[in-house]
Amino acid sequence: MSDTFDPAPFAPAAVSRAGNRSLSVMDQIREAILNGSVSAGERINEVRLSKNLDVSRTPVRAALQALAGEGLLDYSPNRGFIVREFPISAIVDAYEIRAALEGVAARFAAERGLGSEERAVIERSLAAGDSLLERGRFESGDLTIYRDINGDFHEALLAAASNRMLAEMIRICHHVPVSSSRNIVVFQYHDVRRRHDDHHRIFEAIQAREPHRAEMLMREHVSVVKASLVKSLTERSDTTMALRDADVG
Amino acid sequence: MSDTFDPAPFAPAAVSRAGNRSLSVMDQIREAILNGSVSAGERINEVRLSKNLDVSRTPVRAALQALAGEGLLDYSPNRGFIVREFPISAIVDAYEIRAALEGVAARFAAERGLGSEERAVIERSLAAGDSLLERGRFESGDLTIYRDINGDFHEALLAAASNRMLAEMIRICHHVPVSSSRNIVVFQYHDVRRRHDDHHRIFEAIQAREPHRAEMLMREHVSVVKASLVKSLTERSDTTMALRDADVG
DNA sequence: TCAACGAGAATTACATACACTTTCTTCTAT
DNA sequence: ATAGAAGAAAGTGTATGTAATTCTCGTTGA
Repeated sequence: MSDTFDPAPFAPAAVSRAGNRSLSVMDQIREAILNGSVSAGERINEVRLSKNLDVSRTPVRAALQALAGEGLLDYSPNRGFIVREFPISAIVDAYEIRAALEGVAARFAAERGLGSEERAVIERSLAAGDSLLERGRFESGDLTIYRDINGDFHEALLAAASNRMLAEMIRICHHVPVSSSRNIVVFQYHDVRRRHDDHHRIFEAIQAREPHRAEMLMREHVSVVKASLVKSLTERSDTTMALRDADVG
Repeated sequence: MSDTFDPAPFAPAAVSRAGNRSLSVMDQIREAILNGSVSAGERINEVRLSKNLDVSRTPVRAALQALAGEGLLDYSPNRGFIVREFPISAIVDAYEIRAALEGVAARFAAERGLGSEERAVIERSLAAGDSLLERGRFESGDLTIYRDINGDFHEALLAAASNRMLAEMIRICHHVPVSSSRNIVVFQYHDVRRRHDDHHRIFEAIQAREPHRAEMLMREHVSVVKASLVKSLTERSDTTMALRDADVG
């Protein structure tokens, strides 16, 4: 599909992020890319896009440049922007990279120690996970709940690492588009149980100020997602519960 | 200093990179930041900057946005761009991150194997280093020569990893501004000797298809630079030969 | 004394017109 | 027919004017 994606289940400026059209436009374009409304490798036409979004070319160009900075678009002088392609191999690699980076984050956290706020968030996420997993199986919707719990844990830990570059790089890894909806990792109850157990151990390692152990545990923790993805890519067995890989890693 | 840096040892459009003023402007601003012509934390005034560079605000804004994407500037809506600050701790951390990333690159290279072109470059760099180090000491200028040899080795290896995201992240690590000229690492003959020896071992590990070993070796190889930086920050002993850390890591 | 307010200045955000480059089309010569 | 060139069409790059927002600083009132 071309960049004629429908810009309006909402009024043009209704969603606008904090008084800045460029940012709003940026979100819309990103969304369109991640949705697959505009397909990979496709060249983006500024005038058409600006007409669809009902703004001038100026904020559109700004948004495109920002998205290129995020790595979602490629830019060629005098030729404009094209949607970057992410082959399966790149998606798989991203997990390795993320594993290494989150490992470093865990190490930093163990070296620097947790702030009271971060520790509180982590302990809450651990407790929430415990109670969710307590009854030994998943109801519908539980996986979505755990996704948030998981997110809290990883975010708090990343905050504890207190390094912006690291945070940004990990964010980039998270934002790799999953090209096809088939690239999902199947997580069942016992998988999540194991992953939550990992969280406990990582937390313990950080509390005990064991940087190396924390790093290794986290690295393994994330690497497993990659392994699962590779497995599901080769097997392609459709089990009941599925979740986007990035969301539960 | 404000953003009134002198834009012209050259004529305004003389250096322009490939028919695109934005890119040329971008280079100039980046240079000014890395030079320290504009100091960290400083807010950038678009109109003044565009007057100094003798272009309109449009390409200036484009350049600023792109530089924000590179991580050199911070952007706040309706407030513009400010030069991002890189405290010492961030610079030190960048080496840890880079160590982890280059470690992954080495592993990928070992897993995927070297292309004939990459292998040739690496072997050439190893041979060149051997002959340079042969006479057991450094003449003036030798360190500069080795800097290039070192660069070739790391670049070829990164190419062998064949992953763009990884390459970009490592590039970002390299581009962290060294805030002060005092943040340099002292490398003497025997340090370089050891580092070159590392290169040989890493190459062997890759050739032998030993991913894990290649990763560990590379990681240690880069980590040492961080350790040296930390050491030189505490000691501050000025030895004869000095080189920018990033250049010989 | 100091916080809150507000008018004017400064600065960024956006729209639009025009210039330049690329790309597509078509015509010509071989 | 086909390669190549010329011209038209489309698309990106830049300049500039205007709107909207933030900043500055003096004033007011408690």
